[in-house]
Parts: sequence; C-alpha cells; structure tokens
Amino acid sequence: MRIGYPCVNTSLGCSSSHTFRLASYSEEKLVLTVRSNLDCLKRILNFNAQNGILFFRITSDLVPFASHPINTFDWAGHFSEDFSELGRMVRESGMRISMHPDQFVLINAKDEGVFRRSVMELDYHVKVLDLMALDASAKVQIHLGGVYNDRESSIRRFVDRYKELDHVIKRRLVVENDDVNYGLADCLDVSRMTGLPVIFDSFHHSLKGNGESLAECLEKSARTWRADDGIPMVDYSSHAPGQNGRKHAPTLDEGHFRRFLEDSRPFDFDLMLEIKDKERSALRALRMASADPRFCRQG
DNA sequence: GGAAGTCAAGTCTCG
DNA sequence: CGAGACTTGACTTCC
Repeated sequence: MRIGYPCVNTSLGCSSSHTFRLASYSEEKLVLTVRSNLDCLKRILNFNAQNGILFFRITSDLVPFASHPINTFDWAGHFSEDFSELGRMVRESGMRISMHPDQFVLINAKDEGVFRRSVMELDYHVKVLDLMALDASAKVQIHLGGVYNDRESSIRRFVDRYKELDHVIKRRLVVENDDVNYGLADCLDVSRMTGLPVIFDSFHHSLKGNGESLAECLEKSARTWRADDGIPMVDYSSHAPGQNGRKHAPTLDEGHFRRFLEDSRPFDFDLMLEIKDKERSALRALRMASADPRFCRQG
C-alpha cells in the first residue's frame, strides 16, 4: 500500500497549478507558466519521496490551455527534458502517479463536440504521463459522465465511444464511481463491457452505493485490474463535519481512517487521500498505516 | 495590500 | 432561473 494526496502541496510555498486568463494568452506567458509549474512539481515529488509519500496525483493545470486550439506551441518538445527528469524521479523513488481530468471530460456526452474536446483533453493527460515514460500503471481516472435522462443509453454511449479511443488512452484510462450519477455497480458493468479497471471511491460510495460492504467493493473493483495496470487504486475521504454530505473533510479523521484500515484488510491497493489539507493528512495517515502489514511490504 | 468578482470547458441539484 | 458543487483555486480588477 502506498499513500498519496492530490495535486497541491501546502508546505512548500509553490504551486504547479499556475494558469492565466485566455484573454491574456501569449506564448511567452505559456512558457513562463509551464516552467514555473514544472519546477514546483519537481519540488513536490522530491518532498514526497523524502517523506515516503509514494502516490501522487498530478494537477490537470500543469500546462494551461493544453487542449485548447489557441495553444499551438510545442510544449511537449520544448519541455521534454523536464518531463524526462520528472519521470526519472518517479521511477527511482518507486512512486505511483495518477491524473484526474475535470468535469468537462465526458466520454458519453450527447454532444459530439463535447466528446471531441474530451478526447483532446484525454490526449493531453496521457501525453504528460507518456513524456515521463511511465508504464501503464500510471492512470487517468474519469467518471462515466452524464445521465441525460436515460441511464441505459448513456452507459451504452460510453461503451461505444470508449471503443473509438486510441490505444494510448485506453491503456491508461480507469473509471471511478461518482457520488451522484453512477455508483460502483454501474462502473463494474462498464468494466465487463470494456475491460476498464475500476477505481473505487469510498467516499462517493457512502453517498451513492447500494449498501455493499467495503470488503465487497474492494474485492469486486480489484478484480478489474490486470497485472500491467498495477495494484488497484482507491480514493478515500471522510466528509466535512456538519457540512452537506458532498464536501471533503478539512483534515484526516483518525478514527474514521483507522476503521477504514481495519475494514479494508486484507486487500492491498494504493490509497489517494482526498482531504483538504493534503500532504499534512497524508503524513499523518502514513504514520498510522506504517504499523499495517500491507504497508510494511513496501519496505 | 486585501476584498470581490471572474475564469475554457458540462451536468446536475438545490434554493 | 441562478448558484453551487465537482479532484483543485488562481487571476484580475477594484478600492
């Protein structure tokens, strides 16, 4: 088991998510921004490796407007050395990487234009991981998408569209249960039809699930991961106290997390903590989990 | 310098 | 019918 956090490090005082307004786009601004984002990402990966945090989600904002037609700059070529170095850092530390395109990426969109733009965005995410020369265990996770008042045909449209995708996307794509539209059972159905691995999100499951136990969910989602995919990824959070249910916790709830560790035995997986205070909670979780035999196997 | 409003993209829910 | 939510705030303007 590796433990990780998404996108942002709150201790280092730098951000790998700098962007700017479309209206003020210029090639110079793009180069400066990406330069700054990549430098910060190197610092974050260093911090993670030194602190034993061996799972990390890279922000989708790393390259602003990467899939937008305004951006015709060859950023992949211009920064190829930096991406190579980042990839080396990841491999040498035994780290695992994921990315999570945002809500605009909809494989099952009714609108062909939305689908086309979604593929462009997936191309960008996959390109980042490919430039880092990471193997197929580095994943790009998405949700099944919208319902459009017809779940059945919307799921079918996802499956049909998936088949059109290029291999470079297919080998990295994984689907995650969401908290509103499609639960774990839907993702497992889609997995049977496509072969896609399923990322189980325990927090989303608590908001939209059929009452399946944690063990059942882990077991069923784990079976969708093949050897090349690496061990399963799992997303974890608890909800903010007294908040409406969908909000993520501001910091790790140690009682809740201890129960999660106990209830998830003996399954092994890499765990992404979606918690507001990021690496601070990841470090606390790491200390708690280091007594766990699954964690010790990592050395 | 800080507060407020806005930002590429889609969909759904709630008030 | 607009705001808020989503994996994540950051940028820009106004005072």
